[in-house]
Amino acid sequence: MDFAKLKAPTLKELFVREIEAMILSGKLKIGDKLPPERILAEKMQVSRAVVNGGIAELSRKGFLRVKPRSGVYVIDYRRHGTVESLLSIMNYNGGHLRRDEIRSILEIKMIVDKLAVELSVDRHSDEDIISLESSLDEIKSQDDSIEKAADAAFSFYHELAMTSQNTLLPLIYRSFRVPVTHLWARFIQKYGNDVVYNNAREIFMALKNHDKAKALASVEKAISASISGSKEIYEA
Amino acid sequence: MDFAKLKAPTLKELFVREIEAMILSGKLKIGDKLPPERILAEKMQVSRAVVNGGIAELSRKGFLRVKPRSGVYVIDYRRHGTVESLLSIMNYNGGHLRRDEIRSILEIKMIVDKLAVELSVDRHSDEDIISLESSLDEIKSQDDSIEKAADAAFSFYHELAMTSQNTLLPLIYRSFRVPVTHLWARFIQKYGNDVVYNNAREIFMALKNHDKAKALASVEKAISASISGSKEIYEA
DNA sequence: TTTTAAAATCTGGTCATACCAGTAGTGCAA
DNA sequence: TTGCACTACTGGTATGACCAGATTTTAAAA
Repeated sequence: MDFAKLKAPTLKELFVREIEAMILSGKLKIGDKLPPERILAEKMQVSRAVVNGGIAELSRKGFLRVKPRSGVYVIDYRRHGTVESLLSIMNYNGGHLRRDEIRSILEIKMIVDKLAVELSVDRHSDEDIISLESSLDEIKSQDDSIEKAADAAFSFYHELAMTSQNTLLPLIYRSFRVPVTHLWARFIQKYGNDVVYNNAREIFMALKNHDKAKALASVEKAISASISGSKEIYEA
Repeated sequence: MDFAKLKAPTLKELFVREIEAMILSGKLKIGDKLPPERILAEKMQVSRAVVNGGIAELSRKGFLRVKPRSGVYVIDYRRHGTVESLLSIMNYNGGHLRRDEIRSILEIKMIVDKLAVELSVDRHSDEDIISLESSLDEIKSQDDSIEKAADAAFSFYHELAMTSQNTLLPLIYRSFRVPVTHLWARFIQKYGNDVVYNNAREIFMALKNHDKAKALASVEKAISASISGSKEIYEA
């Protein structure tokens, strides 16, 4: 048996979640001014340090705007947020994504993987092939734990992005780690990790043989499988 | 005359920059353990609140890993960083990007814009066209300030991403705001904002006419212009 | 000597209080 | 109406302290 790792949330994390929930639920509206840190700390029964730190984090996430010596204001996260905001939204919905968010993720994954493959076919080195293959094997060997298999699948595609020699591709890909891994876990749970492994293997082989057309086709095939798979899973 | 907005950096910001520079320059290596917050605060002559807050931020940026009650460790930002790390790297280099980073950005922009156009052609509403057109006009009217023109160009493409109905596209696009705007400022400085405006206009018209092929071609054309433009600028 | 357990130490998370320096609103004077 | 002094407010920062888990050291047990 593999037990879940427990981790006690810190007060700052709790504070962040609380405010996030208030914003996402609409209790706090765009333009609203938050109470002063002192008052907030008093009402929520925490120290100002927690409030100050939490506000700083929410500011970096694109939910709040801090105007020193004036106040803290709620801003439009759909306009100022970064990819991380998605995680907050996901967590707010109890770890689940909406249909249109899944579609959005897969649309992005399609072009990201395609670009990765397209660039990698010409640029990858022998070492890249080796590390890719070991990532690939990792997917197959994780047939006991769904979570680990999903992580392994993510690692493979991440490694793929690394071999593209595009500095940003891995960074973007990593931004989606949580939701993508989450999707895959569902997928593997229903269909087993064989499907994921075979898709990855097909891409890998084409890449190794410098067959760009085949590699791109394989990516399309893999994502298409994810799309139809996600439909079945989430429409059930 | 337009004067620059002055903004005094906070101690936390200075601290973050300092540590970032040490990591990016290699003074702090991956796996290194930072001195305890207390010592760090003492040595750098700031309060522990500054150090604690700064470390929290660097942790979110993917530079550091905080293990409570153990210590703070330097981790591989190329492996754990998000898109924001790019900004840090850029700022570290005095606001300039390396050749391969520019190439990377443009490669990404190409697929992002293409996807935006591809999705938008079928999905955009009448309101979308109106707001896109006003963004477009904004580019043309900003012919006095380079910065504002670059911002306007960014807004246009951002608006374009919004009309795609893909939730994530604007978020990704926004992640690249600083570097992309920076690139454009250079570009406009050399060639004027007419080129940027005309490229955007071409995309807009094709989109309005639901001409997907033309729209995609226009995107390719615009990016190609950026690529050759960036070569001239940065090889000078 | 090796292993184990208890104690001391270290460390980030948090708290409480206080001061600083801009912000923003008020009212008076020019 | 304009300009300025006054003042309450607010986030940024400084200090100093305590908590609880992680780590290391020390001492006891085998």
